[in-house]
Amino acid sequence: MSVIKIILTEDHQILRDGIKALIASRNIEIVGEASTGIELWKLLETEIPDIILMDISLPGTSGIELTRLISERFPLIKVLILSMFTDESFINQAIKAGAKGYLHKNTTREEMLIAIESVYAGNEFYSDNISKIILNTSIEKAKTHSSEINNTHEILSKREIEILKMFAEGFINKEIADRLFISIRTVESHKNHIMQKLNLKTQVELVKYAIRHNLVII
Amino acid sequence: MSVIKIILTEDHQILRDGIKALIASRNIEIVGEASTGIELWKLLETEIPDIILMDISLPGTSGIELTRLISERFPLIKVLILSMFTDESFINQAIKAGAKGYLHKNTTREEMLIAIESVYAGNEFYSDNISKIILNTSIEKAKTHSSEINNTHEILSKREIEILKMFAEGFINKEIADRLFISIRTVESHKNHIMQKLNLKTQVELVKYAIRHNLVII
DNA sequence: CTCACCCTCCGTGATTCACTTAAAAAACTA
DNA sequence: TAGTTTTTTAAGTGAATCACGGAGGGTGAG
Repeated sequence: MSVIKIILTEDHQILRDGIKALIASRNIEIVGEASTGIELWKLLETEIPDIILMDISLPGTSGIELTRLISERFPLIKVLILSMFTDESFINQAIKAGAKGYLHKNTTREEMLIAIESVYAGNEFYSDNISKIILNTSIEKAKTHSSEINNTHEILSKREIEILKMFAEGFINKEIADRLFISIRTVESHKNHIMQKLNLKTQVELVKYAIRHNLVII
Repeated sequence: MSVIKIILTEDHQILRDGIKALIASRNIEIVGEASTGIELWKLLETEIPDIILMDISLPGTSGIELTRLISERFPLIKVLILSMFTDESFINQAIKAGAKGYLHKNTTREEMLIAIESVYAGNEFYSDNISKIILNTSIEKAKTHSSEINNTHEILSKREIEILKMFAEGFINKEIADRLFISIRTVESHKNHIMQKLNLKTQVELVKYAIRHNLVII
């Protein structure tokens, strides 16, 4: 039985320490820790782990984006997502990005160890409650239809992100229009397009989306 | 040297497990765990700890509100806040509510142990970065001028909180009106009153306010 | 060149905002 | 108990925004 090498990617020190203390055992070794995507990327220059335990909400590049990058450049590394959220969209995005498992932060030590081992063995792992959420959409569909990707920076144009940011910062349409030297109607159009693309129905969801994707600070 | 008895209040199992693993030692004993205020309250019927390690963002009653309740009914119990946020308002609210210390979740094992011991010894503990934030407002001011409180539940009425919650969850006025069996105009009135009371100018700020005060989950 | 996408703008009817007034019910206070 | 304040309910009005549609020019890929 060989040792499973893991890198933790999580921006909260205390959670990192906690997880380390939890999963450290004879057959698991934490070979590195990162609090941002950049740190992780540097680590990967010198150390190739079996598994990356990845927080989904990182400052800067999101955990999902990182997962996508890792799947491309290090296809042998298994990414296990650790998330506060159980939104279907997050889970689907994670799967599409190439994650091999998805754990809610409400998980237990036991479940986490099982997840690590089954992912290491080449399987996928989704905890019970996550599986239920996935059932609606079907994993296969999410996997194959990865053409219709759902990542902000890939589906929204620069202008759209710019306007979404300003909106979520609290500017009203008129202010956005004035600052960008465009018509209010254009601002409205952009917002409409954004909501169509992201399949959002209210401005409230729009604000939350921007917050979740670190476009603005709460 | 007697054993310090601690109750953990944190809704994420994994963080609870992690913290347990981190601080467990000869002179610290975790005598209970709670994931919500209600659980904590039940625990306190049978077990009085020296310190409560309290997550600020709990589902239901917030950690700050809980701190206030504990300070009133169990003035000997020391509350040590554990938070994701470093907003001045959060810290001030926590201090006003009677917290004896405030740790960011980015803290280390060592700092947490120091915090626990100094709080246990009757001192207050604020980590370096937190102290800097407090300096602007001055701790004393925050303590004494608790007349001009800035707590949601004290300045907003029940109905207003109810409507703010629904709004921030994404319901549009019509839906709120239907669900509460009142007129749309009434919903508008409530929202206006809320914004006047809180001195907010846009719905975006309203949503953010609700998120900050744990009225809704992001 | 064609096609897809981006950025820009407008029409229109429904909805919401922002500000004001108001009245009944409930809660608090003297 | 009587009087005051707060809460909850509602509406009027003009401005702004939403939601849905259409449309023209620009740019880049194939």
